[in-house]
Order: sequence, then C-alpha cells, then structure tokens
Amino acid sequence: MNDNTDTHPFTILVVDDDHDVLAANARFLRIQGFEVAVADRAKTALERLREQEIDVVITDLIMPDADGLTFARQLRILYPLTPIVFFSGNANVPDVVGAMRLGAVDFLEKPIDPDILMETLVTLRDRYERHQLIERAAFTADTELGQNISFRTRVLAYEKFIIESSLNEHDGSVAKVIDALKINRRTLNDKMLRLGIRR
Amino acid sequence: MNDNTDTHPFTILVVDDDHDVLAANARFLRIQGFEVAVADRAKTALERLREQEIDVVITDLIMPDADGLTFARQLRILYPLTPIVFFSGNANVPDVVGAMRLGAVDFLEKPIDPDILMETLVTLRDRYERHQLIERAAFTADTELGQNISFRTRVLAYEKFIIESSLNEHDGSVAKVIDALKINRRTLNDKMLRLGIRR
DNA sequence: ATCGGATCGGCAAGAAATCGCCGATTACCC
DNA sequence: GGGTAATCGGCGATTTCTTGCCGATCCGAT
Repeated sequence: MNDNTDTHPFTILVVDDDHDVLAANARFLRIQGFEVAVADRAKTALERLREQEIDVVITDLIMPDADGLTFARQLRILYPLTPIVFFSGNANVPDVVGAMRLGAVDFLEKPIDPDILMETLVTLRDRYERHQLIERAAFTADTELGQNISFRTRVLAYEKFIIESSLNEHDGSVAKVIDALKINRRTLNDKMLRLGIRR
Repeated sequence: MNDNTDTHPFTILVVDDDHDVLAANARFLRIQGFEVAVADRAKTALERLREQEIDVVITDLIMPDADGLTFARQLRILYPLTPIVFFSGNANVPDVVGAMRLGAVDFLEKPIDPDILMETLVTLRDRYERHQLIERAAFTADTELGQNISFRTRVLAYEKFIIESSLNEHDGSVAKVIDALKINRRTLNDKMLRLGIRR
C-alpha cells in the first residue's frame, strides 16, 4: 500500500542472560539477514528499546534483574504493540499462560529450534512489512520518557493500527473493512479522516 | 450498559471424557452453587451449547472425538466471546500457547485444584454479572479470531488492558494512573466502571 | 474521636462522536 | 453515453463522553 520512504530495517532485540547463547542466537539471526540488537537483562533491554526502533523482542523468561513477565509488562506499557516472543528452558504452565495473557506472540522452548524461530520471525516480518504504515511515533514517541504517552494517544494510535491493518488485510476495500470491523461506514470515514488514514 | 433483568443463572459447561472425573467436578461445582451442564466429548458439548445458554466452558484438552483446540475453534466461531477454561494432565507448551491464542481465559493442570478452579469461576461470574464480556483476545492482533471481533470491542479491550496494566504497574494507585495516563480522574473512574475494572 | 489523603459516584453543562440521509465523484463495463 | 458499484464528505439530529463541582466513604495516623 502506502509505501513510505523510511529505510528502517526490521530489527530484533534478543534478550538472554546467557552470553554464549545470546551471541550464538544473534549471529544466527544476523546471518539470516535480520538486524539484531542484544541485551543481557531487562534493564539493558529497556535501554535498547529507547535507543533504537525495535520491531520484535525475543526474550528469555528468566533474567537476572527481573522475571520475564514483569519485563513484558513494562514493555507493554511503553510499547503496547511490539511483538514479544518468549523462550524458556523449563517453562511451567502458569508462566506460559501469563506470557500469553501479556500478548506474547509465541513461547518457544529452549534449546530453540532454529527453524521454528525463523518461521516465527519471518511471519512477524511479513506482517510488519504489510503494516509498515503504522505510526510508531504514536507509541514510541515523546523523546524523554516513553512513559508519558497519554491514554488518549495510545487509544487513537491503536484505532489507527486496527483500521490500517484491516485495510491491508482486505486489499484496501473499505466495504470489507466495514464488514470485518462491524463499524458504521460513516464512522469509519470520519475516523480515517481524523486519524489521517489514506488508502 | 443495558441492565437486563433476566433470571438466567450463571451456567458452566464441563467437558471431560473421563466420566468419573466429570461427575466429580460437576458435583463439586453444583455444591458450590453453580448451574452445571456436562458433556463427554466435543459433539455433545456443542449440542449443549445449542440447547442452553452457557456462560463458561471448562474443557479437557483431550477428547475422544476432537482435540480441545479444534473444539475451541468451533466454539469461537459460534460463540466468539464465551470464556473457555482448559485443563489437561500433560500439557505441553505448544498446546498452552494454542489455547491462549484462541482466547482461553486460563489453562489449569490436572488434577484440578478446587481452590484455583473456584477462584477462576468466581472471577468469571463476577465479570459476567457486570456484563463485561471483553477478553484480552479481543485486541491481540495475533489471535486467529481477531477478524471476527468488532472495532468497538477491540478498542474497549485495549482500553481495559492499558488501565489494568497501569494499575498493576502502580500498585493499584489510581492517583498515579491518572498521572501516568494523563487522564481525567472522573473519566478514569467512569471507564473503570464501564469496563468492569476493580482494584 | 478526629484529621487528612485517597477514592468514589451523582449531577449537569459542554464537547465530541455517531450515523442516517443526500448528493457528488470516480472507475469500469456494456 | 447510460448503468452500476464503490467511495467520499456535508449537514444535522441524537447519543455518548468528558469533566468540573460537590458531597460521601474509607482508612491510617494522631
């Protein structure tokens, strides 16, 4: 659709406190052609997120300074829609449930099967490329502390995201979007206007 | 929203192919004061759902005529917002992930701890009583069923998620949430009421 | 018991969103 | 050119949301 001119490469943040595994995974993903950032704990991960535009976070459930779910919760507040993929060596059911409730995309078991990892990431990248138009600024935004994004802003950004996704999904057919989202035609037009969505 | 005055009792459908366990669980729940329907396989479960109004489905992941995820998928098509609670004796991670992606409320391990079961059900009943059917799955872009849920529902679910996350983050302090989300106190209170959020 | 901080809900005016109705535009196909 | 399908925006009645103001409640501290 609306090809924008940004050249931002699809970037993955890998978080793991085991430096060897971290390095190995990072290398593997780079070889596969992904842009990769790394962090060895929650704190550094949040720094990376602040520094650069991250499109997917892959994180161990167990970290030295915070458990993965707490980290995911913080992440969700700052970046509500950034996909998170968890992995863990000895996951129990409640952990998996908790992770999925936080909107995790997937939960992989350690040792990670490279094929499965690739498949997951390729799916996410495809999705990302189709949804390229999402205004990340709306979520990321506000230079200083990502914290300070208002409720309103987030909701609007999310509405925009839904509509753009649905438009993409339906090859730009407004009629189909109306049907899929069960939204009034007039309302949809109004929102598209207000949110600056063009087909 | 619209207060209905119906006298329909909160009804649970328990699905398990082990007749002894099924009977035991059903009795337990009846003693606890719930209205209970039972089924020993997916086919009968779908019949029950057609016959009577079911408010929650609790189902074993493994059934003689269909695996639990397939059943859940059918259920989701017919009744997109009916809460599903899974249980299983030997759940593996992919199963749990699949169940949660289908919008399961929880995933319990067999043998079921009665306390946990009760807690889950009481929560669901409370929510039911507040006419609050929104599920996390409603806004997660990764669900298989994201398409069948209205725009409105998804946005509301997202609002709920933001507020709950923020409350969580701030140890339940409404004042801090007001500050963090930059939302009017009165508006926040209204939304919490409407969305069924308690501290 | 009393004070202060935090929270909550009723009320009502003002602001914003919703959505039906109508007419306009564009594109495509006989 | 006429017919049709898809889309868009102006207008305005109606509905819903927002939010300031006021008073009530709850609790821990004094």
